[in-house]
Amino acid sequence: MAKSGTASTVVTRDSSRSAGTRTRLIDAAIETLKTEGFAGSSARAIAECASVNQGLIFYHFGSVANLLLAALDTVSVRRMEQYGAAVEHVGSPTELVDVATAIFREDLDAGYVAVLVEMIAGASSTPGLGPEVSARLGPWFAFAEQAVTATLGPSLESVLPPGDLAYGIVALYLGLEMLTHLDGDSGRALGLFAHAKNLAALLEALSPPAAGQA
Amino acid sequence: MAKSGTASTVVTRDSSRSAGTRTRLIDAAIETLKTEGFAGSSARAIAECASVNQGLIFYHFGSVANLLLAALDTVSVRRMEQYGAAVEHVGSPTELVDVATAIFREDLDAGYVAVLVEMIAGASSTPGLGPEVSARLGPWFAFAEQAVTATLGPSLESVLPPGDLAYGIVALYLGLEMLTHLDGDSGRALGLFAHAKNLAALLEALSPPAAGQA
DNA sequence: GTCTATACTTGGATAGAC
DNA sequence: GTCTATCCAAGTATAGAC
Repeated sequence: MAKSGTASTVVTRDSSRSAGTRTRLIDAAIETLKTEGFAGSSARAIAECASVNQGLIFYHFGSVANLLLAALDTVSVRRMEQYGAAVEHVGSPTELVDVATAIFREDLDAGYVAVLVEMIAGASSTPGLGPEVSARLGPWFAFAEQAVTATLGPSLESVLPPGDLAYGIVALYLGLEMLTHLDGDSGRALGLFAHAKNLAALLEALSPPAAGQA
Repeated sequence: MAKSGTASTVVTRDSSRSAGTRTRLIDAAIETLKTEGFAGSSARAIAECASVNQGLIFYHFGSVANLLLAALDTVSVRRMEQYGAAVEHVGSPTELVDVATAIFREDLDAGYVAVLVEMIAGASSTPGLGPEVSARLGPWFAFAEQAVTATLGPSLESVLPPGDLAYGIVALYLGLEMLTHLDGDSGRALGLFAHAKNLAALLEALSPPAAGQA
């Protein structure tokens, strides 16, 4: 079923000619957004990174902006899968901070949030891009809110609604990525996560395991 | 002393011909960064916004990047003056949050933080720009740290060093600006400030005016 | 359906007229 | 000190070969 003929080597790459061209371009777009930023992610730069002809971008995606959005989609999907799996086994605030820290490191290494940041910042320059990017941000908010709600419970809902807190967390996450990326020093941000864990521990110690929780 | 001849109207604009061309360009660069983003801030776009010839950018600043940095300098100086004045009369955490809220609104309207964000995000695309932008970020950290130290005192220094907290605050500020700017809704961010004030009030109520304070 | 070659536009930067 | 004209590189996009 896979491929007729001399198929014997890796099938994961691309089927015969170029079924993988789209994928290659998307991966290249992610890479370019990370390393060159939005302004540096031209059709030529992305195509060179993907080692394909520049014109293929317009054949496959119609415009550079569309390719960039496809790249953002891919990143979002990948991350949400990962996030969801990581948060499933979280019960306490300290555990949540631990997971958040691990995820932040991954995001930093892989440059996933960098892609998000560049797309948000770059949206100003391309008419119509803003709403598209905005729409793709939804899952990030939803995820953050879900994680917060699941961990903190309805205890502090009155003083800080989960939705608002989630908004702030996403904002902080984006900001930390920007600053970290700017001068290549992840120490400051990671230090902040460490302190957050201490505060979470404090919170746990103060608040009784009270309500309906087992 | 001001101007020889028929000087009678506004002198603030420019002296005679164009002593203000530099200034006009800088203001236009700020405007363009705000509305078109880094990627949209080309020499031609800026020059058109300033209503001057495009070549003048290279005469006065040598390159577009240099003009953009000059714009960032101007914004930083303007804001630090304002910030410093605003924080002088602040004693309590709730007051600090009030001042921060007011400043955030101003920054949003004027687009000052947008300039910062665009320059940080755009730095990836231009070799050598990163360190320059990074250097210009120093005052913002210093200011945030000073504000935090002055208000919160050495009480929670052990659990959250002011430097780290300041780093996080700047990051949050940048992130909130990005999100707000993206979908033009400042409500979410301002709501967060409102909650921050409640938390600050809570903090004041809990912690005794204790130590050496009058 | 996939890719290459090419047309056309915009951007950065400079030389020289005023 | 300012402006015009211009060069060249880089960008987007398409027409047409395979």
